[in-house]
Amino acid sequence: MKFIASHIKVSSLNAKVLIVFKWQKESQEKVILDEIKFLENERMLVEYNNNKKYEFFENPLEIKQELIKKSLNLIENYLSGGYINLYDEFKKMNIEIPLREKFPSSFSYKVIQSLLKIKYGESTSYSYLGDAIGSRAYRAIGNILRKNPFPLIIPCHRVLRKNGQIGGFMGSRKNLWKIELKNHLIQIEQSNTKLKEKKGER
DNA sequence: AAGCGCGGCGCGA
DNA sequence: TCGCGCCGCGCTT
Repeated sequence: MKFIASHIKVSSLNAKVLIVFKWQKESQEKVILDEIKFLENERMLVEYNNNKKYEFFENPLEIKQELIKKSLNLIENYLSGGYINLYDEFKKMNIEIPLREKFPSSFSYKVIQSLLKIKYGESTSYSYLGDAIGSRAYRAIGNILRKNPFPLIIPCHRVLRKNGQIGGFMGSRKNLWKIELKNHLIQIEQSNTKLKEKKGER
């Protein structure tokens, strides 16, 4: 198994994004997304990568390099305000998002399946997701989402608390920059959605 | 057994 | 109207 990682800077947020792909050595086409990870700064990125021992673009085949570039661009565009449905785009590019592997229990799988139905610009709540799968284990749902290895792609940021509070993001309720990031994503999507509606009215 | 990105309730500022 | 503590909830570690 080979890992390829790259990172982009989110200028408006002063954060780093680490994106990790992998593939079978002999496999020609199939590229698997392994994780997307937001780091607060350069130091955190280096530290994280040292632990994981990812290889940065070591001899990528041509086609995969293209794929990687393209997906980095997509994420960059999305983060800087593009109206982009990342899940669909990744699917189109034939990048596998290994949901079963990352969410092995039937509960966790159901949770993210119903979360994936929440579209760009929409929001939901932990309790709504629970209702959708017939569970009142609202805390358990947060428990699943906090370990989401694919933020942005699996849209955790669209899940708010039922009372309107923003709730947690990327594993934390208290970490300010994570909460700000969640807020930022919500703002981007909302303003884009409004823009789209305006255009549609004409 | 402990710990949760929650929700609902009740309380006291 | 908050913020907090408490309990119930059910899943993960």
